[in-house]
Amino acid sequence: MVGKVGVDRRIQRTRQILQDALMALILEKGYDAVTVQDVIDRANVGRSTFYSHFQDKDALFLSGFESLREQFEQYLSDGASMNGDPWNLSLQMFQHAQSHLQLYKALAGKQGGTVALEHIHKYLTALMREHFKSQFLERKDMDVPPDVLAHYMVSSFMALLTWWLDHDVPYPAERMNDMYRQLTQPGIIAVLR
Amino acid sequence: MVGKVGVDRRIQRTRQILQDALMALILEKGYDAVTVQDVIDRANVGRSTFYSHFQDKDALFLSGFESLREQFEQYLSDGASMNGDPWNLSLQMFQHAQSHLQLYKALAGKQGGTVALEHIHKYLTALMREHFKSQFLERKDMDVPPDVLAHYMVSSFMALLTWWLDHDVPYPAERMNDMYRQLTQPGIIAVLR
Amino acid sequence: MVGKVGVDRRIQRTRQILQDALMALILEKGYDAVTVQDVIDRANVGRSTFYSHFQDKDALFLSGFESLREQFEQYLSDGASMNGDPWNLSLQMFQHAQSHLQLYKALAGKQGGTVALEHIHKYLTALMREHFKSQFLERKDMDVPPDVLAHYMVSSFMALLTWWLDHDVPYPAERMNDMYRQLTQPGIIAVLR
Amino acid sequence: MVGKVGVDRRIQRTRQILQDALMALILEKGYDAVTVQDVIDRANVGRSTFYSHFQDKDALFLSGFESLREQFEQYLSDGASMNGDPWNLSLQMFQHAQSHLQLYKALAGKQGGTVALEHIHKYLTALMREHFKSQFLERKDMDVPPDVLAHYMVSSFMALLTWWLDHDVPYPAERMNDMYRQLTQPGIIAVLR
DNA sequence: TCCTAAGCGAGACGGTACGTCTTGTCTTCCA
DNA sequence: TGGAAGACAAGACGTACCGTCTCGCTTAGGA
Repeated sequence: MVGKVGVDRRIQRTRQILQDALMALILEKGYDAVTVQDVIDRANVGRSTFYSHFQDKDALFLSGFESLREQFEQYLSDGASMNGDPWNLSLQMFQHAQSHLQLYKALAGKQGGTVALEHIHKYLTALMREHFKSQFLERKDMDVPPDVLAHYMVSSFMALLTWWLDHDVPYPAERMNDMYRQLTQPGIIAVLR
Repeated sequence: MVGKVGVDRRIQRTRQILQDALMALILEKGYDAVTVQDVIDRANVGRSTFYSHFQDKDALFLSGFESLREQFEQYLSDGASMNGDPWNLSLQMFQHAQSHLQLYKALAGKQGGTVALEHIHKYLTALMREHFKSQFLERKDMDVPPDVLAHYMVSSFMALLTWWLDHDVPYPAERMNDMYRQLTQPGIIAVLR
Repeated sequence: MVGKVGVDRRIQRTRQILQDALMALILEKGYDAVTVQDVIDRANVGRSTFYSHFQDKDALFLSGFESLREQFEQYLSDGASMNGDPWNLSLQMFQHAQSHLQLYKALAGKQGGTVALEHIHKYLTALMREHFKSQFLERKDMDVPPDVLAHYMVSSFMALLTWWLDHDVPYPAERMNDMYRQLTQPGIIAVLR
Repeated sequence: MVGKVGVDRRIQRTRQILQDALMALILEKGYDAVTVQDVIDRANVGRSTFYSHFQDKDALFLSGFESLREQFEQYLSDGASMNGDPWNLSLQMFQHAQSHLQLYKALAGKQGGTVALEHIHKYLTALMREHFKSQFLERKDMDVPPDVLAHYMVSSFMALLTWWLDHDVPYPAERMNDMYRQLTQPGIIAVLR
């Protein structure tokens, strides 16, 4: 059973080739326009090989997202703690996006599909609940229900993130995060009294 | 030239039947799962008839959105002026959505496609530019560029709107708009000094 | 309901094109080597069109056989009666094969599949039962059961027919039938006493 | 040099396992429906193992036929001589089939493929030429060419054999051979004058 | 009142992509 | 080092939709 390493390496290599092919094609034509056949041709891979690794195009796409997520969490744990500050988390994400720009553009830019955006949305919402539930998510006396609050914070963040990814503006991550903070922090503070 | 009225009536009737069929099907299965064949069958219409009226499913869908837009603009001009207040506009939209709930759910809810959301986004952004450009969109000295500001305001609004449409919560339109104002107004004021 | 004629003509034309394409390809590569894709390409027809007319390659093939059968039965009823003589029937078939040599080679030659041979076998066996049952197929006192007798006569005939189709020998149909009669008639007479 | 015996044994064992697996599967689903994957799974063998022993499914199948042929020839040489009598040879084969019924059904029954039948046909034709050429195969003055004669005799025989294998009738080998003789001998004698 | 142009239903058609299946080759590991 | 396990490229299969098309029928409206 130890002898599987080499085989596993082959498998991993094929998966990587497929992911790369998809990302490249997304940046060229946009997610929806890419067909499984395109990916297969670009990756020089047999049709059945594709389907033995991934259920469909979405699955391949999301596997790329998972890589991204793992990288990001590694990045997070390496960095400073968040001090319970959501805008610290958003900063990390802006920074991470900046250093993996092509990947982020393919996955979360307007060329990417809805699939990833929804995934990221869910992921961030979960992350927020996890880290800040004690602070406000369980208070019952607010005008704005915690659910709405979380949804708003994540949506606003992603609005700025995707805008940034889709317009080739020279703003650095820190500038983007400052905007995000300026726009959202006052409202959040007001709501939390 | 004059004799076309009866024919036009027939044409309008067919278009309406197709729009209704699509809306009904979207609420049943979600936008993506609906095929042109489904619409044709439901509407009891020939395939070529469909394509003589609309280029594709998206075009039919957007024609439904146009109806909505016209209704909404009628509603707007009937109501009080906005006094240059974005949260007055958002209130009108929440109210309009409330009184056409099924239609809004089909078009902008999670059953609807991305197509409509993007369309609405663009429309609202244009509306904002139109009405409030004098106020701040042309100031050059802000930390947050007007583009980002508009994008943020529309995105936040739509986040609350879609959340409201997709979760069957009993909040009235006014309550939703209060939340929207509470969350966004302080930040906007701060940014505008 | 009269308006279906034009459509039917189109349908018949497409079916004919597909049959012709298959027959040509069989003569080129043999039945088994021909793929549905080959037929589609040769016939300049869409994939779904093929499947809307025929369930699979075998069905298309057998539809060609049905044409042949109809032709043959027309030929039979035009010609002299069989007088209850099986070797008269076999003669007709040798003659019919001779005048439609390419078609017979494609369907029943070694390039053709097993499908047609089995079909023809069954067809001829049924034909025999129909025409000669009174003579001997219901006698119970024979050493050779009627079933075996019919199977033997048809198999022998087809052995000579396929041999003839597969070897480009200059024997005319009448010569082949004489051989068939010489070989089988004495045995049949002996068995029937 | 010395250690090859054990290896050869292993090799033989693998080949046998594969043959058995194929035969069993043919009786279950028919030759055409059996895939290489089926055989591999049934035999608990790796894919490359299969292909290192046999070129393809047909080759494996025919190797089974070769075993049968060797057995039969052993059986032949053990028994009485044929006295130049074809119906003695056919009797031996009917008898041999009777005592290896399952194997014959798998190879030559309707579950078996065309491959075996063609092989057996060729083999028997050759056997006939070998043993009886002096008698008539070289006469030039017959109405029926020797080629056709041989083809007819073998085809008739196989017609009766396969009929017998495919219908579970209680006739013993001798009875089948009597039928074969009754049907064919008179014609043959007549042709040979 | 009849004629004629257009709207329309029905659905055949050429295409494209899908996800499944099988084949024969190639790579890796292990005994 | 040679045989077993199984990953792989290739490509056919049958299905599902798409957007174009051809065909007769119905149904105004103007003559």
